[in-house]
Amino acid sequence: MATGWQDIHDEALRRIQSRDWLPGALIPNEAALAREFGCARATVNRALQSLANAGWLERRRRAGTRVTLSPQRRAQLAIPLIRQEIESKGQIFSHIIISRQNATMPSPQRAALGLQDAPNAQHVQTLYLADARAYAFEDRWINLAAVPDFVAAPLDRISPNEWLVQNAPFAHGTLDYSAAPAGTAAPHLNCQPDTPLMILERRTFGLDAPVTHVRLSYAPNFHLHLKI
Amino acid sequence: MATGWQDIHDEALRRIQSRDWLPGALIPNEAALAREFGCARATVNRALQSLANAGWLERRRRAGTRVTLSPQRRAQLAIPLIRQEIESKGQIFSHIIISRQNATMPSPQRAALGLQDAPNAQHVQTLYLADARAYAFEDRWINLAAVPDFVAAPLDRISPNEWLVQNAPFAHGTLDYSAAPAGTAAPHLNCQPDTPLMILERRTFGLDAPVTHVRLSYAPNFHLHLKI
DNA sequence: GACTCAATTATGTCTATACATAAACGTAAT
DNA sequence: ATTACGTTTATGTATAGACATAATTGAGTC
Repeated sequence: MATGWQDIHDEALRRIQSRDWLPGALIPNEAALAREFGCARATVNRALQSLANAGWLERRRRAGTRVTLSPQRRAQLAIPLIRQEIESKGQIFSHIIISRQNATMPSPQRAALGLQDAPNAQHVQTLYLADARAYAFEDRWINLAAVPDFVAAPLDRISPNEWLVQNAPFAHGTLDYSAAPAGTAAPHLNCQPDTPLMILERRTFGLDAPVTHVRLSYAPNFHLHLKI
Repeated sequence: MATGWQDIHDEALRRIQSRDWLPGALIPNEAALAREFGCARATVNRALQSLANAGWLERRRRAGTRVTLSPQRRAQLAIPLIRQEIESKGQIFSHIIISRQNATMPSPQRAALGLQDAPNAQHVQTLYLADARAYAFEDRWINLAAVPDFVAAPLDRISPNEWLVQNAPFAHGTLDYSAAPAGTAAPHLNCQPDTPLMILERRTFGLDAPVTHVRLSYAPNFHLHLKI
């Protein structure tokens, strides 16, 4: 009998998906499964933890393990590093800096980053290209108090996005996808101001301080694709 | 010394985020870390596996463990069970069936589900409401060959989405978010036909056969919010 | 019936040990 | 050089045993 934890994982998943184990129902405990599969309890534990982690099972001490009632499946969304997004499609990535200047950060961005005062900031507008065709337009504010070196970043050679990924350690952030008219991004993306575009707003925070606020307007027909 | 695997996980993550361990660099091997933390290798293994799983580390046999070069962070997106989406905001969920009829599935949906022939299908249009305000408009095709019982589903009491979640075991599917004009969904969502909306297209497959194709048009100002 | 508290139990985790396996390394043969 | 092959090494995984911890159960009490 093949009794790697993966095999137990797969068999348990099969029982869940085939409704052998019904949603909400208790499944046999670890000791029983270990007996059934002829392996140690730790091996069963590993398999079930993995399934719980993926959202198929809910486990509580003493109460046992049950199949998740509404299997609110989770999709993993890889955070778009635009270069990879483009190159993974076999296209050539490039970028153009539209504008770059120091300025005080405007209120909306300050609020989004939770900044009380108006720190020195740099405002960069970038156009990302896939095979020389407009892919996305980026409007970015960088908090220079968090990454002072950014003023010296050679943005002609490396995109703001990549420079920050490589040089600014970061802990967490938020993403916000929405739909909106192209507006001022229209001329850069070769569309009409009222063309619906997918918008990504991203806030990034370092270990201590807010780092950057980005509004990314994707070219028309962009799709955010996920598998579950 | 507190040496649960979580503690080791946290300390390792701290070293990554603080650039104590630089991107791309090798980190000490499990035996060395076990010595440092005064615990068994298995405990270190658990911590590092967890970090690798989350995308912070890359591990290869014999080659050791290194910090991911471009920490392509992953966000976990909970698949929208609309009821939960609405109720989690403290609003009251309800739905209205706009239309429901048997028909042969049209080509675009057939193609999306990879169906060769045109099986019997049911077409359901549903409006989802949050506190009696339009939240999303759903246009759904169900492959009756996969879930024949659907014809008897009491959709006045339970939404198509929920009925399928509860009654159709499913294995996998795809999600596609995009931006598009409201079009024919406009009157249901109280907006203009050219208002930009967030569109979710979902394909769901059972263990054997394709189950359903859904096009969901969210009301204006919908945001898909993720944390990383 | 309502409440308290101890016994029970399923999962959570750690340990020491062992062996499996992939991949890098070094050496020897071509 | 290049190739082939055995050695070394770091991770992957299994095991038995032990104790920790949360939570339900149930017995005893008011």
